[in-house]
Amino acid sequence: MGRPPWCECDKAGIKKGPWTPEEDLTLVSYIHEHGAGRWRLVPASTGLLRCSKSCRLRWTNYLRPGIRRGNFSPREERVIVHLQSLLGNRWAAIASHLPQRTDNDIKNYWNTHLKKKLQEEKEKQQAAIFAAAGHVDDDRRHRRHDVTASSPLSKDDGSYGYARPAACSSSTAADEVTQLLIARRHSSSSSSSYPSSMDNISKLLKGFLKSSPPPAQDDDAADSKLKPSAIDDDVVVHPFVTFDHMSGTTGSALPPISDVASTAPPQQVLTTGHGCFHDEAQQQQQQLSSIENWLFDEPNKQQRMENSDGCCSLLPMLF
DNA sequence: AAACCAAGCAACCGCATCAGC
DNA sequence: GGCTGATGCGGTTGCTTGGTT
Repeated sequence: MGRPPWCECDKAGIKKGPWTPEEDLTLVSYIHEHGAGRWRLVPASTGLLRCSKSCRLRWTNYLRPGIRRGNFSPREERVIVHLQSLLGNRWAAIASHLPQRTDNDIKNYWNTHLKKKLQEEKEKQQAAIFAAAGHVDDDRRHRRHDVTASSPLSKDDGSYGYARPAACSSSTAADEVTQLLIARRHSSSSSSSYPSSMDNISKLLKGFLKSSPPPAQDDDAADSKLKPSAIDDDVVVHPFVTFDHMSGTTGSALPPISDVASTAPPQQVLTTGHGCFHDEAQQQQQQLSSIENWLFDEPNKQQRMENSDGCCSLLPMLF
């Protein structure tokens, strides 16, 4: 509506492409001082030759405190698969349930890893099913001559059951993919490399974040085993979390699980002041963990899934 | 050692939605 | 209620990197 395409990004002199550590530092410094938001003002105020959208994206997807990158844990994989089956490609909504992950990261991970993984498993399953079906057909052809007098209804005595495509089974897609992923839980997770600039930025940033409390620990022991040490120390659990309040840009159409799980008020503190909100972040993490525990309480979950309509039973929890 | 290829991911782009006037 | 600017979101692109020939 009268708005120029891609905002101001087409203007001459606007830089595109990868961000440099210096640009990152400039952006983070600005946000540390003024808070996130008012992205229009960022390029003008900082002298960055980037458009506002680029600044916002860089912040939300890369520089924002508390972001964890790469090495998705099996548990996170399952959350993503579950939520994807429930919500579709609403990456921001999915990301809102994985506070340490960005929508972009989740989207990339889904497109490059999970989709492929699930596809392979599906194909394997179908191959097995077809093999079994072929065997059964042969068997039945042979038997037809012997049991010609039997009722046609005898076909429905369950002998076709296992030849039915997986998609027609009573279990939901979410159940299927969850089972597949559980089965592959200990399979090697892909290793992700990180741009060298991230390390640089991490080190640069440490300078003006001295008074931060100790980093939050991931409650999933398995996760920590997977993390590369460099990421652990410098990025994943970096004390940036102390200015989490500045982010306020997790951008979700859905309430976080924690909001559903408790009666705690929404975290409106996110965009106010410069105080330390580590406690709120911890609280949110705990609330989230309780839901995750429910979600990944394997035996109980399996039971519930079997007794209910599969993944759809999650809906009341999520909405 | 060089060329080629494929995978992964950061960033771009354009549309949708929200919020203020 | 309509307009406009700001921001959010999801699909896509293209660069980088690692593996293979």
